[in-house]
Amino acid sequence: MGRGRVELKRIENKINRQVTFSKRKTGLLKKAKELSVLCDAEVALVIFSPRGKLFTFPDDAQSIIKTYDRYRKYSNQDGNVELENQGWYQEMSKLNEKYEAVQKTQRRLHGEDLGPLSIKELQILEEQLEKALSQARQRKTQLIIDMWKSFAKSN
Amino acid sequence: MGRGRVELKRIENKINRQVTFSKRKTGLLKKAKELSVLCDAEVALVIFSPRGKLFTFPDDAQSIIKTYDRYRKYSNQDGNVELENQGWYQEMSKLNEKYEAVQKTQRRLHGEDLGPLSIKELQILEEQLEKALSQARQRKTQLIIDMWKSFAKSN
DNA sequence: AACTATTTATAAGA
DNA sequence: TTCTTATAAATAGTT
Repeated sequence: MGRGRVELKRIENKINRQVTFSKRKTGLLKKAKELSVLCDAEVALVIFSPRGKLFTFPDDAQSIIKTYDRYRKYSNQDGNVELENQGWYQEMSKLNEKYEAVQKTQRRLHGEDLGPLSIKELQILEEQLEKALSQARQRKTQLIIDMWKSFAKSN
Repeated sequence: MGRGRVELKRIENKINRQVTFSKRKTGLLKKAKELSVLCDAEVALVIFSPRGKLFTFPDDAQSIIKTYDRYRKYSNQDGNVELENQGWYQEMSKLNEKYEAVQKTQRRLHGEDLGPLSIKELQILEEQLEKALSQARQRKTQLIIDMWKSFAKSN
């Protein structure tokens, strides 16, 4: 709705992104309100801007908390006590698996637990580390150059 | 948007109300997604239909919980802190936080997202990477030596 | 579930 | 930021 179609991906231009955020945020909050009033639905909408500012519908925290509470309990309310927590439990164990996998990778990026790795795997790790190192150094150099530039400018 | 204005109050006709709910729910979810993608915002939308059916954006519980957590932290300078400290919910959000923290560190060990780091932090990262690299190389060398030894022995 | 006349939202411009 | 306006998108009423 505007003078041109818009594709569904992050708007690169920062100013445009902010302006669009502001407009669409207003629209979204309005529509959330309309849905809840017109259709007698329970709606909770929480928006954090990229800068971390908070907007909600409804405005009062009590309502938001109430709706999220209902959300949290939703999967636990079709009778069977055994099955109740399953949705949460499954998600939790998936998350746990992911967490452990990431930790494992991380230990290797710290040079720990290398025992089980083959030569080829070590080779790959080495390349990753070299790449990361080079990127960290580049970034550091860039920061130092920037510092010098702003130093030179202010003198 | 339609063949007639609509005033902001509960639609009395039950069928109309249901149809409108269904249409507008879809629209609202779509717009929530658009806002989050286009503007890089964090959005959580929870809708209960009048009959108690649940719809959310995003549809994974983890994201909803994360945003709700952030909401609580953001607005909890005041009173109602002890509303829901039980069970899966609490554990899951703790785990979620740990997971994200680890992921963040990991990205840096891969040389990504270095933008926010100071020179000093980059220095520390560099040292970590150098140490890990040296360990990976040592281990690889060791493996190669071992290979040679067993080769020599069997000949 | 489709259609379409309208209203509404909003992208771009001022 | 706020307003204006051309146009895209959503949707109310209808089939």
